[in-house]
Amino acid sequence: MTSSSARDPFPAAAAGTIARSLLAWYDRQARVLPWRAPPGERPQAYHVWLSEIMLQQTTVAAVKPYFEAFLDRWPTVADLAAADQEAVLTAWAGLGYYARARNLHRCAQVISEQHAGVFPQTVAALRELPGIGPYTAAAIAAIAFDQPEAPVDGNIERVISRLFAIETELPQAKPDIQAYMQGLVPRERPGDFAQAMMDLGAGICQPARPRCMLCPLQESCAGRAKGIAESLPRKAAKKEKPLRRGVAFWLVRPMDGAVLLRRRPEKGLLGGMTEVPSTAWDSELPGEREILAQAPLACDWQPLSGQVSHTFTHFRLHLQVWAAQGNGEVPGGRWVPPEELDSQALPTLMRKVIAHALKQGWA
DNA sequence: TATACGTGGAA
DNA sequence: TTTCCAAGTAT
Repeated sequence: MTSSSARDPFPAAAAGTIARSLLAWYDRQARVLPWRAPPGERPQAYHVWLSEIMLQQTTVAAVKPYFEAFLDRWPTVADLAAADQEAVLTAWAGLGYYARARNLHRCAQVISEQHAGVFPQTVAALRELPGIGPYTAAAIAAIAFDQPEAPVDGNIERVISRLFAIETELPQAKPDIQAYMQGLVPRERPGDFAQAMMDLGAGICQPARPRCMLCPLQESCAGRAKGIAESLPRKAAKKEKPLRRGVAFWLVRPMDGAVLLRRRPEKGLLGGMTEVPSTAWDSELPGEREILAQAPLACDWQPLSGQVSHTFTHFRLHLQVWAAQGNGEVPGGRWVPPEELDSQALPTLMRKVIAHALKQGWA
């Protein structure tokens, strides 16, 4: 069980020491990120919100170019609200977790239509908005509005687990971690404190080989004192990913080289994104007769060599690609000229399929 | 509480 | 190659 029984009173003086040490370290770092204001200043809520949505389960390096592109194209939340969903999904393509993009767009519309274009400032009101959960609501309230809220992301889970030597497994430990974090939030600069905790987790208190010798909190860290810091936080082992298989249909129109694409259903995997038509993805590849029955048009289909491999969060996928030339009306299908492929809402998997077909001469 | 939901980089 | 996992949310 836990070494420190989980909600025991935490001395305010120790909390103050930790916050001061961390903020002093944060000020020395002067880490520059496109969505971050100088220490002590408040960034625009729109920038904070947009960055926090993009950063959910996504690395800073991956987010940067997307954040810049979104701000260039939609400088205000009103601009984003007025955009077509298709344009937002296209701009988001490649970032993953596409429900974020759909919720982002809906959230912009709610803010424009129901909040006069102004972000609400309380956690409770933020929490009502699509795509904003407990972490993001607290992060926006703290960072954009300097409220004494305690966002807890994966970084902060790790820092707090180690700082207080919490040995309870995640996610059971979440309430304790939240309580400890809240107990550390200073009255002054709560937004910088939250960002400093995340920076500490990302740069010093890393998952593997934490750089404790560089840590501004090393003297306060119970995990380090007990020699168990690197093993925290404890987590249950992950389940293995099953393999699914399917066939994608690469159909080229002879007259102009256009390719048949379609839109995926609004909800679920890759919801609302554009795709190359395919069979269902199942544990076993369908037989040839079944494959031909699921093809969008009756043509002279031929299987291409090799396959496209892709790994999603909860399964792996092997996709064969079958190609043909043909033309015709396909319900739900759209013929897209090759030069317009780049400007489609194509997720990474589908870009792999396209590259696989083009590589074998199917341009 | 458990599961669905992407992607790419690091070890 | 495989595993881990990164500023989580919705259901």
